[in-house]
Amino acid sequence: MIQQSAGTKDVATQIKNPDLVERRRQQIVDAAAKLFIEKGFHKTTTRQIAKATGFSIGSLYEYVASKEDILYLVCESIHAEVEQGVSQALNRVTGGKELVAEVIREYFLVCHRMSDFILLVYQETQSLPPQWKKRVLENELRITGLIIKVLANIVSSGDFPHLDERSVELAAHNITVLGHMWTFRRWFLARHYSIEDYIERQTDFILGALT
Amino acid sequence: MIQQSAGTKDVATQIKNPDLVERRRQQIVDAAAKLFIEKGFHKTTTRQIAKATGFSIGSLYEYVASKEDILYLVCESIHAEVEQGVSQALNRVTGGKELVAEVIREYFLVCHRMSDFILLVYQETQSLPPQWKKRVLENELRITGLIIKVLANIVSSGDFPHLDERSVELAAHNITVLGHMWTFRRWFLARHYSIEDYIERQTDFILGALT
DNA sequence: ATTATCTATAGATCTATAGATAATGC
DNA sequence: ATTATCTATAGATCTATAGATAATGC
Repeated sequence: MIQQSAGTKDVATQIKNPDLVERRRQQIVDAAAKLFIEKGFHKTTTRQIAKATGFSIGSLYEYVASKEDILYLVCESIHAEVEQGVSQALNRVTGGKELVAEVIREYFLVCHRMSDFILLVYQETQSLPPQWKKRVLENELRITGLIIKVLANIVSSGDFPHLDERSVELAAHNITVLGHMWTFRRWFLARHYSIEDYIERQTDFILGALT
Repeated sequence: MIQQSAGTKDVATQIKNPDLVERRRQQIVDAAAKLFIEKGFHKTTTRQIAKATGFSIGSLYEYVASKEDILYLVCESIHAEVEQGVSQALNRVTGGKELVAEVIREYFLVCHRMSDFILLVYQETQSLPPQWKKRVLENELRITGLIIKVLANIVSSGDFPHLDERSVELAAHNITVLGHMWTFRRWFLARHYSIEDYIERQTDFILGALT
């Protein structure tokens, strides 16, 4: 269900067959993501990950060099799926006056669908070694970049002519974060708003800000 | 520098003298917060906390029953200080047409000053036992509540008459989170914006949304 | 004979406590 | 004699690897 991505090539393995590495890591990532969401990274043991994957602990360590590697693979795959979801959603956007509203809607629906996974990235990025952490933050930036691009297109086609480059950038960050807000304040928001309410009200808020 | 708060009475101790408990916990919290910010909760050991406090490991456990208790005390004290900062800031707000802008400004400056601490709460709340986690989320809600109250006052005094209760509530959550955004996207934002830029641009954004 | 997988465990922690010692107040 | 603090360590993990076994392909 979750995708592999380019940066995963840099994670060390003892196994020669690249296809096998990809398949096995997929299994590891799926099992580990579930456990990390349930119990957190530090309270999940490598043995539990091995068991949930259907592996011995020894085999697990043929495919990664450390527990942190597994967390990195999980974060990469989550971002790959979010990015893919956002890309597809942005392609689906039809145009016209309500273009920004459609962008917000599609992106927020991705956040809603990936809620637990996005929250996991927020909580555990800090547990990564610096080199992996940097990669994960770059992914985060690339996703916001997609929204920047779409907003910039809309601006250059004549809507919101008063918005300079910096305002577009910050608006995209705000949209990104208000989508994430649905994941990390869900313990409150979901008691008072359906995702549809939330999208509607936040769309009003953001469109108001841009006009 | 960081304050104790009401809920800390529920953390178990072997020590009879309540003043001593408060003083010692203050020391523990200050030392632990620093370590947690540097290395994270799980990578900090109770021995390191004891040492940084100037305690033996045995004495540390006279004042708390578990490592999680220490994290809870740290979160409580951070929220107490944020709440105090926000309250004071909101009292300082003078009124007039630019009232909302002043509220945003004062709150964002608190976020800026407490940046590392607020980020810590975001990252480690999940590591708390359910009972403590619930408390911390209640604190979070109480702080947003302060902003709700101030916005509601402004609305009832005639500005922004079109805003219903729900919109005020969500706007307050958005302001809260956009303040936090400065802490958890700081790795990007601080490279491109000063805190003053950030406040100015986000104020425009939010005021636009409310008008 | 090369590659993948498993079993068994070394080695390194880390939390929390029991029991001993020092300090304080009547 | 009561309260606070310290030393020493029990007991419980947990990550990662070495060496043995099974599976695969020439």
